[in-house]
Amino acid sequence: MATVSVEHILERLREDGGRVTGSRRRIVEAIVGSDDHHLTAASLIETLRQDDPDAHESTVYRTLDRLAALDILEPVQITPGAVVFHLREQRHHHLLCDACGRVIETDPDLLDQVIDRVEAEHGFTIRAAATLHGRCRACLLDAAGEPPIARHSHQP
Amino acid sequence: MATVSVEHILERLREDGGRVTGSRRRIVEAIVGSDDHHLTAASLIETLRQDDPDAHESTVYRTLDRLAALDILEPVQITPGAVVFHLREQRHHHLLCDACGRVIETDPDLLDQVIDRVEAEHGFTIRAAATLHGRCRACLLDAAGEPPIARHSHQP
DNA sequence: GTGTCTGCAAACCATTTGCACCGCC
DNA sequence: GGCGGTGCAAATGGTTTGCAGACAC
Repeated sequence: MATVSVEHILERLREDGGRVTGSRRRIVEAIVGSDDHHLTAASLIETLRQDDPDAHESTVYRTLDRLAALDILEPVQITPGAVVFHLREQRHHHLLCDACGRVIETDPDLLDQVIDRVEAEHGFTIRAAATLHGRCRACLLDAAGEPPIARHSHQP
Repeated sequence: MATVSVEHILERLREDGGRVTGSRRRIVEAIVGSDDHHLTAASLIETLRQDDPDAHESTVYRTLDRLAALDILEPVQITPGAVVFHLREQRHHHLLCDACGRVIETDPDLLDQVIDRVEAEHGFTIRAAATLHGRCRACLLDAAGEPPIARHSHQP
């Protein structure tokens, strides 16, 4: 899974004039080591605090910003109130069910034709994962009986 | 432009057991009458206050939620810190430049093939407009000289 | 009349910032 | 040793909520 190593990322940081501190190493390790592709700042902070109760939110946010600026991470606003970060290498798109909040990952190539078309028609380069909103099968079936669609109900 | 009329929307509200109040009428009128397809709660409140200085934020949020629940409006999280609402009838997709914040509207049919594929492969029904993140031409050209990509710089 | 809305103010929550100290390079 | 990073606490900003009074139906 880890096509990028912790050391590789830290090296990129250093090349950019950044320092490799203990906190940053721990943060990068937590990101690379996580089996969850959808890391939020909050979940990352929680993970870090298991090892190091002093892990600090502002440090995490600043490091995430830095890694995003280096194009190592990609911040994606999936749901309101929680920016999610990916490693850029783990590219895929998201199907977000607006009824239940479930996120389904898709093939990275899902949008290839769209990417080409948008480049040709608008000179726009799609670089980040997309989030496509809609309804998952389960919620569509549910909705058959209950007209008003529940919001933020059964999480996966 | 207005494929939905104010009265039609208010009627839907009433059918749903809602009351048609002065505030709600003013809010719906502002939405339908706006030539901007990308209404934020904040911009809407500002517009409303030109006529009615007492227009209240919580009322606007509650009404927007109500209209979204009725599938009249579609909330889209475009940039962090600003949910944008569309009338569902004005369907199109968004190309959002993460460097300058510009939003480009695309053909509604841009994702038709993707929609079919996702339906077939994942049983997922895309219902809402998509926002595709990347870089507009101008920012790509800019970036040629300046490696670190500016964040939230020149708004359109 | 009664169940919904509104206005208000206070709460919320993710994120950001200013500042003094600390530590990597 | 100097610049960049950290910890902390306080501010920010969009959005939500509890409650009492107002109003549509």
